[in-house]
Amino acid sequence: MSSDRTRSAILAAAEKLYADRGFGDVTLRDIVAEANVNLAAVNYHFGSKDELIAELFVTRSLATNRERLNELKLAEEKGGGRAPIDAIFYALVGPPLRGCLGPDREGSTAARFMIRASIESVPPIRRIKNREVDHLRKFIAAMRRSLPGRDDAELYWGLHFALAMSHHTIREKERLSRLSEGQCDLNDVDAIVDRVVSVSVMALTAGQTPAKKTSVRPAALHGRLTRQDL
Amino acid sequence: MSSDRTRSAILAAAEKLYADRGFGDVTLRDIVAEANVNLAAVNYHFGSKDELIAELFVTRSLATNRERLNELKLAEEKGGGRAPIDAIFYALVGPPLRGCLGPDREGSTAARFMIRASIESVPPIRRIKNREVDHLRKFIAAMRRSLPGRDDAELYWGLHFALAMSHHTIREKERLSRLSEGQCDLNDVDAIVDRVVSVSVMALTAGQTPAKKTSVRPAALHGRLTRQDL
DNA sequence: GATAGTTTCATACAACTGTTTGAATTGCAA
DNA sequence: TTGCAATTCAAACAGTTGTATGAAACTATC
Repeated sequence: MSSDRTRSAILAAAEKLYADRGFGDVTLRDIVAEANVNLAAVNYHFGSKDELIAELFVTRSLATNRERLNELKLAEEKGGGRAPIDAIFYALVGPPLRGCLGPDREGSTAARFMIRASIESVPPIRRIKNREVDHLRKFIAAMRRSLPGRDDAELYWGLHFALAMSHHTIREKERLSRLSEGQCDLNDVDAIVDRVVSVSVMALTAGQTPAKKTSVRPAALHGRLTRQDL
Repeated sequence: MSSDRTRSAILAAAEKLYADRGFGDVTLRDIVAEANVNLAAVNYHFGSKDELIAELFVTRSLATNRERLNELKLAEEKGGGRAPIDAIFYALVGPPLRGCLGPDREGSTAARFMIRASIESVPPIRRIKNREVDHLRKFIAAMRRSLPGRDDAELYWGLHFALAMSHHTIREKERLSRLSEGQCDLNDVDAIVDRVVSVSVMALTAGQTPAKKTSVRPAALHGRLTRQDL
């Protein structure tokens, strides 16, 4: 109890350095130097480097998931057990997007750390992400309630694409900003969330009845290339 | 000239090991053991480990980009200089998706290597990816020709989301398969490409006239949460 | 204020890393 | 065959890494 100070100094220093320089080239010695503690303190307090990283990620990750479930719960209560589908997507992509994007977040260590974690995907973090499935199932369940009768596979694809767009926007915000030469405003987080949600909602209708594929792939496409054309 | 054999043995061994175990825990010694060559051969033929990885990635990456541009060119010729928007997206996402997904590709070292490269994003690979911007600009230009008058930012967002969905599907195919308990068929590559393309096309209309935001965020959402609610 | 338990510290450890070296070998041209 | 360059090889290098150790310093309890 006495020396929570060392523990949290390590956590803060590690998060800052990982956020700034990535997991690849930050050593325990860098961390303890930044934290002004002894090298052995990391193993004493956390057991190993990987466990330190895991604790760092779990903390932030749990916070995001809590926000998500809170929003989801409120939306379902408001809808009498059935949240509108866009509210479900807002709950899913809003917290991570707001957590990682936006001008005020630019200086946030936590935000930059989570972006790093999203980009680099080091083993201890990957292990944690793999347990995220249970969390996502709650959203699938909510989607099922919201759109009863909808094919389950469609719901999974919808969730998948929603995560694709939010994660990819977080991961590649720099590149998109550079590619678009500033024409995509990555500081207007609300607009981004709106955009991701509305596309996600539309995506849910994309694969409707696979047999109807031709309706979403218009005649203009009849000449779609196959491999042997190349 | 005489010993291209050593060079290509190294390339093949490296690609296989990286594909199997990731960049994180494959050392030069692992590679030369697999290739049955001397340790110094890597530095002799490639200069450094990073240059070896770069050559590996550049080769596969160039092939994909060539396929993309071929398809794009053919589509534009067929349309008399203006390819239909969905054909542009097919050219963009088809090659990487076909290259990395599908049952036949399961055993393909190249496919698994590219998936790894997409997941782990090691420095030499990141450096190459950053130069991909020029390549993407060609697709933006094609989109501009296809949809004249459309706001440029919309085109960038459309391209961004298309890449988001294709990359994320490649990266997380395992997770999606597990989450959906097999209900999402990740072996039917054509269906996946169709799905990504159709959502991408729809996405292009999502942010139309930002002022119209309320039309894609219906009344049911007026109670959307803000941070202080949590 | 002695004691037991916790925390800090300097230091060493052991292993692994990519890279370099210089000699040996090979292959080819004259 | 001789000579020269390209290639291979074993070995060592120089540096870094996460972790372990055992003594020292501290803290709180009795």
